[in-house]
Amino acid sequence: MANQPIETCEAQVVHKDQLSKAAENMPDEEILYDLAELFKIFGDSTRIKILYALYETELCVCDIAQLLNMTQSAISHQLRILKQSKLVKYRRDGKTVFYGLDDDHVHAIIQMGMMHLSD
Amino acid sequence: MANQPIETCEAQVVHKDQLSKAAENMPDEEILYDLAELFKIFGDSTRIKILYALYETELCVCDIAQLLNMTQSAISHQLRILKQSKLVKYRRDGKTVFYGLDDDHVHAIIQMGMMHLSD
DNA sequence: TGAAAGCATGAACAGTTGTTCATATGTTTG
DNA sequence: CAAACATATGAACAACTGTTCATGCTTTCA
Repeated sequence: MANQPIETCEAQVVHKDQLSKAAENMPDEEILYDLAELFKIFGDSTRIKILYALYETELCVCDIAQLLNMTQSAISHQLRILKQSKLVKYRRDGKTVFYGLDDDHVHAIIQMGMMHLSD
Repeated sequence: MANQPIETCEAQVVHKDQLSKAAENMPDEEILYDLAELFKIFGDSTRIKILYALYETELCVCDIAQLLNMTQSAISHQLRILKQSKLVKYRRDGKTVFYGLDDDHVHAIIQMGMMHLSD
């Protein structure tokens, strides 16, 4: 995963002050990785649709499958990913499992994305 | 790209009121697709790092390459993607090209992601 | 004008990802 | 307990993605 490229514009002109300013502001490698992983979750149509479906109400797996016109298996796989990322929570009621959004950040993040689109 | 799966929990119990509520709230297919595409951009470590590097200051391609310890080519490829998504703007000054964030939404979106991580 | 610096880009390759198919797990009901 | 329903999961396959390598483009300067 981590590799150090050899060729890295060594002899080229660098803008030192701006570079150090940027370097100071950079969070840890690990945090940036986690941040990318988080956005990767939002970066799939199916998962975005699922999150939007759960925007205002709980739904069971089969409901979502019907709404999105997809197989139960595909939805279940994606719900697992959403669950692992703490974007979705679930509640069992007999045979069926109801899913819902886990916190308000999900709303906020999607909202921000929408704002950017409508420029 | 679009395929209609045959098996879609037809005979199963549906929660009609919640389903219709969710259906009403769903934006158009196309918008959801674009939204996913946007988040996909943020869903890569390299691009997140680039965006963060440009968080407070302009930088040229080579500066970024040095800062992230990556090749100029790799950075340039990613900058093209960021450019196409209107997340980054550029300005030519002689031989060098300076890149910077395109709008404030970028800040906001990253901020939201960070908030979610620190739960 | 020719060389060098800075950047962009096309092809190719490895690694990753989402869906499907088959099957397993868990729950209720007769 | 057996059957049916709802969901979860593992393997496999196709499609996509990010980096590398080689090369092209643009600008400056001697």
